[in-house]
Amino acid sequence: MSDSKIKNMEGFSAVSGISRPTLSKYFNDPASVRKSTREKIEAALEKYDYRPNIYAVNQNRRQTKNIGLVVPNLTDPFFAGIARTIEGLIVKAGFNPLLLSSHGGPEQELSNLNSLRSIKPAAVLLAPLGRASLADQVATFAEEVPTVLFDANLEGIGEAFFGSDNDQSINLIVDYLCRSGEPPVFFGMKTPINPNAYKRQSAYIAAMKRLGHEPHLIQVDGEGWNFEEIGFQEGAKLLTGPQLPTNTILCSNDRLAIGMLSAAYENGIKVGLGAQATLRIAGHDDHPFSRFTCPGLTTVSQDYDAIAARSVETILALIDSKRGLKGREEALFEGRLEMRGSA
Amino acid sequence: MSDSKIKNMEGFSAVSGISRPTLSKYFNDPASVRKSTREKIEAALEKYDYRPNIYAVNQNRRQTKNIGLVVPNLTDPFFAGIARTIEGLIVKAGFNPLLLSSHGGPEQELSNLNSLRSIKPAAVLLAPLGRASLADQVATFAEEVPTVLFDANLEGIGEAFFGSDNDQSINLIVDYLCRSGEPPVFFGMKTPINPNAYKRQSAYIAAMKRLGHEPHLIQVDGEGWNFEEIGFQEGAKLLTGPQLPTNTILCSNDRLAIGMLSAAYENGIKVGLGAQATLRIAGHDDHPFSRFTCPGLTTVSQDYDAIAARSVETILALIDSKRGLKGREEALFEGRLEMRGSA
DNA sequence: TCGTAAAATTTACGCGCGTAAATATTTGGA
DNA sequence: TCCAAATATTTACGCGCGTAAATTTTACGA
Repeated sequence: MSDSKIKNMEGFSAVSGISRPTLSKYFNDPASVRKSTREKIEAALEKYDYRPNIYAVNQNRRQTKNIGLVVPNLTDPFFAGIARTIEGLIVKAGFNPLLLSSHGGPEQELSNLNSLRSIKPAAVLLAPLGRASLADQVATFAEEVPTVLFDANLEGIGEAFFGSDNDQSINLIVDYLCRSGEPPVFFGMKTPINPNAYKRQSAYIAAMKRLGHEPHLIQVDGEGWNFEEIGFQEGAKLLTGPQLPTNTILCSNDRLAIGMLSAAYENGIKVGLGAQATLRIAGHDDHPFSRFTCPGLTTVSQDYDAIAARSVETILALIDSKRGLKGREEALFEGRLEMRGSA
Repeated sequence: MSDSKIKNMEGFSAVSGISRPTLSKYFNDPASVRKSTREKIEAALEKYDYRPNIYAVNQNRRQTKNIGLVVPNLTDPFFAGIARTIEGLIVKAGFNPLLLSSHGGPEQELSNLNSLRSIKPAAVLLAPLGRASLADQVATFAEEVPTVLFDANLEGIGEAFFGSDNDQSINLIVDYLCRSGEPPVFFGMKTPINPNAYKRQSAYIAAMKRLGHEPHLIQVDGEGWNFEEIGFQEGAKLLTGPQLPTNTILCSNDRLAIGMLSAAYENGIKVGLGAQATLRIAGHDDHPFSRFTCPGLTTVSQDYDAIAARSVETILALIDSKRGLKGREEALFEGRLEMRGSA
């Protein structure tokens, strides 16, 4: 590679023998130039290291190639995982993902959206905080920038929503728990941030009734995203308190369940399916760590490959079509039962 | 807020009654204009919603306000946590953090650096993959862009390195383990990605010798970042294989330990300090989940607040001074023992 | 009140690239 | 071989802002 520094497209035009407008076309879409010129350009790119100045590019393009990706909390491996999957899909589509985490705070969520606004993204994929989200302002944003929601829905906001079918997944695990032992109580937070938690609670009640059992809700206090801690603290209270109507607890999500498993262990309560076990605990989400809890956590996995794929697909269609979809799209994907040792 | 859309600084100059060059000064540094004009500008900003086009700004500025932040794997909550801390510090300093994850792959690491290059960052904070990093190319990058390494060192690359004092922290936990029970064997990977793993191994050997014990290394196969899985698989082999010389295992990091705890549980081996326990397991790093394992994982926490603070401090100094530091800076921070139930 | 330093305004240019229009060249099939 | 369609080149302008130089206005102390 020659080391003569090329500072702009004009310079690269000189050394490559291709006119600047043609180069501009090439960089916008390599397929838009004739094969022979494309090869000439690529040969020159091998020889001279040049890349268009992205600031100049984006200043002039009607539409940037940026796609914003906002998740509620990157510290949660669940979101880290889905973010990674989505990033990969965005890159594969020739766009540039910009990953931001709201760190559990609605102000940060808005600040993320505002940062994105000044980056003029072609579109945004948003997994909102949920109940805590400042819905009005998120809605305003979504009217200006094509936005697709995933994981958690904000009613009517954005062009589409893709998430999990909580009815199906909760049915699945309630069925399993009832079939294999005592019907479960449902352990969740009193005022959960995540709208999925509400849906799961309702789904639990419906599933129990369908099976002819009395639903039993345990709703604990606690704010924030420290779910393991909440599961631990409140789980300890629960397990050392008055006798439950059953030996089976279905937690609203895996992180609560992980905390509760820890509480059970601390209190000498054996969890699992064996003869000596006196408690069964199940979760929801198939958190990356659920395979390694003691015992392994029985849970239901979300089909987040499908959620990711569909979200990106839709956002790309949205970008292509320039104008919004006809009506707000919504799709829920089914979960799969992950049977492990805890229930 | 009036809704007359202002599309550029000239328009905002018109409605605010402040000349464009003065506005430009203000946006670069609000303190650089007289208080009275600053107030006029800010009053106008309240009224008319205008923000400079960041692409135009960055095209013309000698130096952008971007600071790149590259971590090896965001799926690991440890890195997600430190990334979050560093992001906060960067924002507080008036810069714009760009977070990228290498997803455990050296190609991705380079591709991240290349993405950053075209963003013309003022500086980059890099937690390299370690052994897997393509050192030559990372070095080339670091010569072009002011770079500070943290967490894992690449000898001689970048302007500075900040990490943990593995000698101190391993000493701390080996001391503790020997003091409170049988001396530990060291469980790690044969060819670890992370250079810290090598340092910890050496530190373990030195600590054991210092205390007059025979070091005993267990080095297992395994590639990639699936540490829990490796800890689980290899832990199972270890625990069901020939008798160990001791009942105490010190793992190279918490994620291995978490996997091993799971393997112990599966095999009916009781871990902990109690009378019925036959195995002690300790880790290193104080992973966010280590509090919730069963039993809680005894480990040593890294002072990553200090590492983050010092890294950002240095990168800001580097940006200020324009030219590099006098000599490569290095500092190691001490760990703290976290005693829990597992050892 | 005046004088001077500090700050704001006016004017003007350049950054690197997108893009449009007119023109020239190449391509591939009849 | 020729011709129309496809593609490339030439020329030129604009994007929104940084920044420099010359000039005018403002602030503030003696």
